[in-house]
Amino acid sequence: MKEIAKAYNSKETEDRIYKMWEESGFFNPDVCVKKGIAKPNAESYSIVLPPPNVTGTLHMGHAAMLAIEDILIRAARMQGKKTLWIPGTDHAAIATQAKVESDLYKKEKKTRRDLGREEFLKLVEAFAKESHDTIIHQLRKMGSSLDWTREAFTLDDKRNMAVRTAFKRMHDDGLIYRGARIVNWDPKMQTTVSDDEIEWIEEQGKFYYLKYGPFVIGTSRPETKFGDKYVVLHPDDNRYKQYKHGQQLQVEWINGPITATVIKDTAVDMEFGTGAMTITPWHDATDFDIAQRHRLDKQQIIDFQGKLLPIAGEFAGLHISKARQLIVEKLQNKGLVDHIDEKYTHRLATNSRGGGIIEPQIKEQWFVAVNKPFTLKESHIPAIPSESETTLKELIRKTVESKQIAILPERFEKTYYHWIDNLRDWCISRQIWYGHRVPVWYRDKETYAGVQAPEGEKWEQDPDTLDTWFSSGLWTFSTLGWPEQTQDLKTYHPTTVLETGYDILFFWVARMILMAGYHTGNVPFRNVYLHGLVRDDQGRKMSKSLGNIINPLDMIEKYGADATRLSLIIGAAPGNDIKLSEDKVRGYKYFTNKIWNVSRFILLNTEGEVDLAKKPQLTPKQEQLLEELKKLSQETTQDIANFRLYLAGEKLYHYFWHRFADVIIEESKPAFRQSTGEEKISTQWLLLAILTTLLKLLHPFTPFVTEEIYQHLPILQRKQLLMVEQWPIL
RNA sequence: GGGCGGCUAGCUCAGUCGGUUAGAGCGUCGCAUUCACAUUGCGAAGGUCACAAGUUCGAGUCUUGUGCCGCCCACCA
Repeated sequence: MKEIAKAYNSKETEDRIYKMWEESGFFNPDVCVKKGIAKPNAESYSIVLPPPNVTGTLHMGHAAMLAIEDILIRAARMQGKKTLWIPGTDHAAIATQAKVESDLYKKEKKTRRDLGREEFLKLVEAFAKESHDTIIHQLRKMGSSLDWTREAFTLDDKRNMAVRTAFKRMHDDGLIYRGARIVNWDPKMQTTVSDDEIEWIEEQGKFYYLKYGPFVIGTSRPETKFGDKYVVLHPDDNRYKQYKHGQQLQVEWINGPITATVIKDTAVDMEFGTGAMTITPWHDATDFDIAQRHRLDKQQIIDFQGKLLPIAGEFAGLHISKARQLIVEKLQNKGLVDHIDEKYTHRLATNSRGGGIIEPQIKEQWFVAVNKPFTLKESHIPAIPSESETTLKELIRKTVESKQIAILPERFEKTYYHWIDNLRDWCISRQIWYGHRVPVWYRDKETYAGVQAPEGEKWEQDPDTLDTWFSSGLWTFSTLGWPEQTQDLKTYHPTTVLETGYDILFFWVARMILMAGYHTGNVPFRNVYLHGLVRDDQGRKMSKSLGNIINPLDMIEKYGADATRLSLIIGAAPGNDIKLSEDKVRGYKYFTNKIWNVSRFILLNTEGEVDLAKKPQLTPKQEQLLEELKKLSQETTQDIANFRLYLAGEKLYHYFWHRFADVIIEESKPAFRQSTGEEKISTQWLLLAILTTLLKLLHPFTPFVTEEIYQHLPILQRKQLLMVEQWPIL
């Protein structure tokens, strides 16, 4: 027999085992069918990997995601299902561009405009390529049994075809339109961002009460007030009942007298401030809505660089960050400041993708209409029959309401509905360079939207690119070949599970439901498994500034991938944040070593090759142990099927260590010492039978150590790889 | 302002949608041990399940209220 090391050495083992798996081809379900691992008509089981952003390296959250998905995939594969897990990466348009721009500025003090679109894109692509390679390396290190032959990128040619096709179809249905609406403008990155990409920051500031004719109006932003010629009051506010809607009056304002118009609208909160406000429709979403309702004039005050326009008179050209104090001084000199509330907390909108402070602007952009009726031609969603009229908003709501998709944990369904209720039209165009170019061409007054550029001269393509979530929304089916009706699409879509962090429920999960609903008339997945954030042992977010980041590769290096996986599974119920410490990972390393040494003990006490199919005469006690194992096996199967991985993992851990090792093995020792024929043979058989079953059950959780041991098992039934062994059916 | 979640052993969390003396891991304490593993074994201490009321034969589990802690959303300018 081959010499077996005293302790499990993950470093020596893991890369070798992964290579073996990869070379076997069994990550690819087509190979599994060809080699008889899965029957051609077997049930399919598919997961599309949430594509990591090519902005850097993988963190512990990714590691948790990979551990969960790989467990589901490996169990399904061993259960004989046609099992597919598709790898891929996300170009992450704005995040990647922001990273490269920032590096470029740090290194060479240059901006993207200094390089020009083409040169800059080359730089981004080089960065993305490097980042991609790092990520792929990390995916392998975790033991992920991904089908590399089907790898995709959200910005590759096939996905670009899917994006342009999707855009055109929605455009032709009137669900994508171009309109001048108020958008979130980031003056720093010079682009719009969607509502969901905004991060609100609390800021201590002042609140100014200004005299506006007979009114006192409140504002936190005096620098936007130049063009304010409407004063808005609540129709039920008795304090102002002598003023009628539409009434005009002359008021003295920042740069001289203006004509003010009274507007009555219920959007005003009577309790707040003085109950009177002036509006700036060009630079505030609420004000914009009021202006739309009453068809009021809108005037731009701040340019796209964040500087005041000529309307500001003497302040024109001044950056808004410097203007406020000067304007307040002027108002004070003119006696227009009633009083100032010195302590006021207001919320500042910032671009969460590494950009600056958002300045709302009215701009022509492309939008997805979420409330516009359309006819869903072919539907597999019972709540919305084929040929019936619906809206995207209704589509994504009813899909979940009618239980076509199960969200785990269930409570996130409420969060999901709440988000839908607040959903506005989705701004999908961005003024950045890295991403899918909007597939629309212009010539004079003509506009052409299509999959390919139009025939003829002088057509200019829209310079904007699409929100990264537009292409991610198509991910479950674009990775399977859509818009072509491929065999993969028929076999693996809808996918079985979508597993991701709860923090991107809106960004991504909801948009996939929207896109799949519209384009395929079906759900993108049957189940949503939401994992929590991985935090440090004190429950803090891991961040560079806190210096508390645990790097998955470091953990794998020190304790092995199996231990790292277990530490992210056990004690981590879906939807709950995971507190992780190095001690926890170390604890599970001890467990992998325990598996190793139990196996080593059994191997050292077994002679020759045992035929597990030939069950010797067992004592009643031994039969009882087999019953116990059967129960564990059934529970594990059930727990995995119901996504209770934390329970399955814990039960297996407990059984293996404290039942199998501490009790069953210990009690078997006399049998080996006395070496009387029959008892020894039955004990040998029993221990090997239990071990073989446990290795199979544990394999999805700790694939490396179990595979390595399996390769040494002296049993007749051993096929090539544990990875494709049959799941215990007892 | 609206919504969601958490509060169970010193720490981290389970408790599979009501059922016998409430569990695990880590930690603590004591004992053992060159026999697969010190990355070990055996044993012990430790909880009025946040609080209050209710439903029930029976509540950590269901209902209502309260208190902290956390998260998400929102058009108080």
